[in-house]
Amino acid sequence: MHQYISDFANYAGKEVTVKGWIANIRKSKTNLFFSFRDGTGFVQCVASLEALGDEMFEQAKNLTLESSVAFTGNVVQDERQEGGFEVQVSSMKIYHIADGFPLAQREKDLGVKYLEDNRHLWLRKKRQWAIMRVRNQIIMGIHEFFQNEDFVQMDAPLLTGSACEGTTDLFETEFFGQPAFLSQSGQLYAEAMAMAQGKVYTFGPTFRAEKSDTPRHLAEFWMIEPEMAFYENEDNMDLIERFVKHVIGRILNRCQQELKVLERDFSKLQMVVDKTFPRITHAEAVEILTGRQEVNGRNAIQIQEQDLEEAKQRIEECKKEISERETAIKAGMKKGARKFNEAKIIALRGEIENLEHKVRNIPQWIESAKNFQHGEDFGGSDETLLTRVFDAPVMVYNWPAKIKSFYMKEVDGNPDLVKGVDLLAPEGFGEVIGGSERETDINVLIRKIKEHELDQNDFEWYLDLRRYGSVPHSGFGLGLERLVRWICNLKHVRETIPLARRYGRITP
RNA sequence: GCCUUCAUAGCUCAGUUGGUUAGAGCAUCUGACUGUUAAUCAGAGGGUCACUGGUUCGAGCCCAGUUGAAGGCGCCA
Repeated sequence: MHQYISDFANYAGKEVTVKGWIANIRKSKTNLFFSFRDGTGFVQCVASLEALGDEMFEQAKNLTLESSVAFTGNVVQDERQEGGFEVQVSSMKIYHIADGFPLAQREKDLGVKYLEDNRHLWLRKKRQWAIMRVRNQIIMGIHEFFQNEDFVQMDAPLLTGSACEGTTDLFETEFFGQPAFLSQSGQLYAEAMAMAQGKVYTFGPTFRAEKSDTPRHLAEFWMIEPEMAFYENEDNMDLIERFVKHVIGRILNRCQQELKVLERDFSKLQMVVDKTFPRITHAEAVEILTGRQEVNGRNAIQIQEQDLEEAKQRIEECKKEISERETAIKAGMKKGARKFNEAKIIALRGEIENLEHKVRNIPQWIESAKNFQHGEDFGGSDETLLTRVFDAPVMVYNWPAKIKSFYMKEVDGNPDLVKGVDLLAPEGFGEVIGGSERETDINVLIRKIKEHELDQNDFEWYLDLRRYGSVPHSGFGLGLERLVRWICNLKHVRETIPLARRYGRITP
């Protein structure tokens, strides 16, 4: 039997055997310092000539990056080490010597295309390890919340015979000679189940065939869809707020180490747990977005104008620093210092490139926000601008009916609006939850199905839910990967799922 | 689908108004040194400058097309 790094607190001063892979190596004449990983964590293993003897030390010298090995040795407390321990190796067993691991460099120094091509190996890197562990805890937190609240987990079908919501592009397949589609949502089925169980939630894969190549879109992703009988939209919003706070609270409690690896700002997440989520109508959101209404003295348009100015200034600073360093290099300096300065210059050029993207994009965003009309749907940049004036996630409700799905309940006395609610995450992460109270009136529903040019025959079973004991009910859908991206503060959803399937990417 | 930017060593990138034999860091290999933690030092190998065509005495650099990538928009969760 062997031991795991995560249990080392119980083994201080004792001998253990750990089995895993070499994550990094530093060599000296009489010592080999291995950064070692076993899946549960990372620890430094020190192989000394003194402890191993000539023969085994020679063998240990052959260990390369990502070679697999079992080390036996004492667990020693050492404050200098991450995690507080190191293993002083007394013997070892080599499983396999790896040759030329393709991701030998720091993750930061590798290109995103190259990393994605090597996703099967990229997963071994520390940052990716941390993300997958946070994802796991998010999943557990989601189940924990709903199970504690007496929800029943249900599995909705993945194959459907018709394009349910009628709005999105679906992957088409074949079902015993008939056309079939991969599910884009389990919601309608969840509604049926909610009429049987009261409170239910789905947790399953979802497929969208839109050709959306953006940092927040996947073709195959995991969605959580709770559905509650006798819930109005206000109850729905209360639930969303408690739910998100619960999951993030759990991550703050359980994933300190992982968030540290990811250099995540804890205070931003703590704020989500502590603050009340603002709730604004879509009409108010438009006023804020266009800069006509301010929130706590903050103006959405002005914030962007400031960002633009700051970016421009920073570009000038970077350029100045580059020319200063170049001049200094030309004047002559020691080799070490020259290398250092050259590395700095390359980093500054990278920063300038990112800032120049920003400088090009912000004016377009401002233009789009200023000209925003009531009744429209928000674009990605609009969501970013909107959330910048708040420091907690914001819930936008009462949406224009024409941009939302047919099943959403109309606002009393105003059929142009529906009781939808979107949760927009702060820091520019945008929509992570979309939900609504569902229409209960069969006649309204039939009218809406026609208005959306859907085939009523496909929805007869759904209409039955309104024929037999129709009740007010609500629910929402959460995109798991969008939540992981937000909590981990990632640039792109490709890092939030082990093997991403998105537009232009189906391997590895 | 649209816009912007880009494509140079295994990887990340420099390469000046077009001018001899295209450079650096990391990675790999050799050696030195050191309880190291982005280790350091000395050396070596590694390139059809994305592809096709054009301009020119001369193209990594200019022009056209093709392919691919990054960021943004749209569509959407």
